[in-house]
Amino acid sequence: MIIGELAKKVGVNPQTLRYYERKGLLPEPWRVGSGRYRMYGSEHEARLRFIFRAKELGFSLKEIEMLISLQDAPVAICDEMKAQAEAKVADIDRKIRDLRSLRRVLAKQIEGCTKTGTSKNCPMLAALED
Amino acid sequence: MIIGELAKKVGVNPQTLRYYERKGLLPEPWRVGSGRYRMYGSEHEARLRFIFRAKELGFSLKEIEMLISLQDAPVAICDEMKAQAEAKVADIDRKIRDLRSLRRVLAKQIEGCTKTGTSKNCPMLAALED
DNA sequence: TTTGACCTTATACCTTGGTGCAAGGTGTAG
DNA sequence: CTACACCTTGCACCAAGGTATAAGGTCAAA
Repeated sequence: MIIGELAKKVGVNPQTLRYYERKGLLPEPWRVGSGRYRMYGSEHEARLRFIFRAKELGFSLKEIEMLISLQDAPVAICDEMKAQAEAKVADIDRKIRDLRSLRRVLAKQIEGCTKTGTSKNCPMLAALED
Repeated sequence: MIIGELAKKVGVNPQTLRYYERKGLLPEPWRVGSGRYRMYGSEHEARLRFIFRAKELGFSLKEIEMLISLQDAPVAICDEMKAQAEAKVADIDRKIRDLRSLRRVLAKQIEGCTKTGTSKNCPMLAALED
């Protein structure tokens, strides 16, 4: 796949792919046509989709790079990496918890829970409390 | 609470509070001391914490404003609002699903799943596929 | 009553994550 | 061989979400 094709396929600006490459998030693709045109494979597409989903989950590009690098860790994942992975899991667990309580409040709202209290006992704001 | 106190309590720059106020995310607080100093209450603190948690979940300030406004919807939540709330719930469900599969992969990595395949069958990248 | 810590507004600047444009190269169709 | 669509790099610009700085006001303690 040439850059425009891949970009179109995943619904994104070709510039963004070059940008991710500069940032080190997307590996340099082969070049074709006098070595000028970038040529992408399905592994690039997969990584690209991963990046977008992860972005929607609130991870920054830097964090996403780390998530990807954790993946590439060899057999015996080194202590440092393991600690990072564990931190990410804890992070993710909290996000899941928070999303669940947010979901609960919204769902209740939808099914007509009318007793919208004062801001003091407002369920939405209470939803994500520590 | 005066601005610096609240800012310190939630661990943030006072400027950020003023910024949120300008953006309409934080309601204008009472003024005190010749009507110049902002005076915050616990409802401001709660809203502020909500904003930060929601930000970590990947919602933009605009979306957060909407989440808050859904909260304030009166008794019979109007159709438009209801639709928005439902969309948010769907959105949240997808995020939860994605986070769970990401979590699964990381946890497996931590417990030493060594068979890191080629990028073609890379579990991390496959984790967030459609 | 002065000093120091903190407040006010206004305005400028910064970082992240892109997006657009210019000037030129490539490759296929007519 | 000319058009046209698309590629290349480099650089400028943009929006979101803050952060810093300047010039001045407030208040409590010494």
